[in-house]
Amino acid sequence: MELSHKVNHCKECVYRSWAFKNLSAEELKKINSKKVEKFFRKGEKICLEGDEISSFMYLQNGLVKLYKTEVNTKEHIISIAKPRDFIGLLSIFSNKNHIYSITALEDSIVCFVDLSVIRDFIKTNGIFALDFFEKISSVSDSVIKTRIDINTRQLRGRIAYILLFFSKHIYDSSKFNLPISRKEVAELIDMSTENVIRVLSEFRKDKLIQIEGKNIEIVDIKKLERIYEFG
Amino acid sequence: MELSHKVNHCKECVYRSWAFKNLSAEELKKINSKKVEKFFRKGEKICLEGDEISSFMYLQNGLVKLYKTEVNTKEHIISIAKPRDFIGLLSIFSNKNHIYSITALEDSIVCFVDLSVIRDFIKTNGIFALDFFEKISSVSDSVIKTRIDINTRQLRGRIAYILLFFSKHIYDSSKFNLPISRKEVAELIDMSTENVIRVLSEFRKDKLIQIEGKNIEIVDIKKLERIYEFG
DNA sequence: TATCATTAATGATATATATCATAATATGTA
DNA sequence: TACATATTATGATATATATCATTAATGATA
Repeated sequence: MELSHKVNHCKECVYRSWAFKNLSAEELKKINSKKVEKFFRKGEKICLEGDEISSFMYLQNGLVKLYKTEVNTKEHIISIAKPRDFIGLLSIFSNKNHIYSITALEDSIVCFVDLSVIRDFIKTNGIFALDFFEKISSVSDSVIKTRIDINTRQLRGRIAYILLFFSKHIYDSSKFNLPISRKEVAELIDMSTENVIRVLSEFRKDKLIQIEGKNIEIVDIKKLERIYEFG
Repeated sequence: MELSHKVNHCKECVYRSWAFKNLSAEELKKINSKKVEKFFRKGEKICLEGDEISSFMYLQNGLVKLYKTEVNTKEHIISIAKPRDFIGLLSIFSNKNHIYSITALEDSIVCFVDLSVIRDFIKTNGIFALDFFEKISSVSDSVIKTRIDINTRQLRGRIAYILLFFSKHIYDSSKFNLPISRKEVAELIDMSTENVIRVLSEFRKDKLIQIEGKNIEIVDIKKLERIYEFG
């Protein structure tokens, strides 16, 4: 599967109607000329904290993590983005440089659209501007909501949240392959790796989930939701 | 000081150049006709979770808190907004109803601009759209950054953060009147009220700060910054 | 002013979570 | 394949934080 840097036409992209629905044929043509579609293997870095922001990044396929490296080289994951998400968050409007790093958790395809083109469209196409703001806003809003969801809960509630998150929001299935390690789960919910593993084992013993390595199946979703709600 | 519902002209507002600099005289006139400037006493509610979003809210003067009420009536503070902040965050583009409540921490003046006017300007004035988005983005971005700052630290680091936050970002002085109760500090940093009080006492004993009720003076900012950095 | 309610303060204790240690398992790689 | 490395797993212990209890101080109000 050699997709690196292959450029597809937005006009034919299945997601066009979602991300760029209010653009004319002319404008789509312009995007195509200022766009790169890059393929990233699982584990590959898409951008680094400090890099200059030059493109608007849109996840077409796959799964990525946004994270920050702390002073002690520890990593803190801010969010997991799924297809159709704008993965640069709002920094692209308020910063010159990326304040987060992004890495592919699964093989992913990212569209890089020259930021100047987006700015141009915002200036010249009001309908697009409004639509675009709505979409990008909801992504940022959900990051804030998620952080609150996680931080107002304790360990068991946080693990329940993560399981429900991947099951409902990412894979839409009670059975899924956890795309991140236990250590990364810990980095996402501000807990120690050992405790993440411990609680997962607890949930297994309590027959809420089945675990086989990274393969997880939610068996008792009602109980899991109760733990998420009330701890 | 009876300022309730008094409408001033944006044209003459000291903050115009910051918030609405790229609007024509014509457009400013339009804003004035679709705007209410409301005065809120300390403690008064500005909007409630669930309320329909009909205006874009801009804090002209004072200090407010954005918070969410949890299932158990416990409140969780998301952020403290200061003059010039857009206090509705991005929800205004991605939600029909407020997902947070807002209350005045000090006597405050809030400008309510009809959301339809803002939408109109975004559609028709591209320069305004871009400028507006930069500003609103940076407010949302800083909320995300703050949540991470707080949650990756433990108790002492979080209290240090709060003290530095009010000193540097809100009052620009080493001496200030803490505008929120210890309980509210706890709600802001996800800690128990008792521990907030305890750590403040510790800091006092260690001669990092002086406390007299709500009056706080940072005496040893270097040490406080070290605690913020390394715990 | 007296009364009540809220906030602040501190100690004792319980609980949650992190850290340390060790082992088993899985994964990448020469 | 075999080795090195990272991940998963579990127990024991240390530490951080919450909860409970009590008192003092402050603020609001009739």
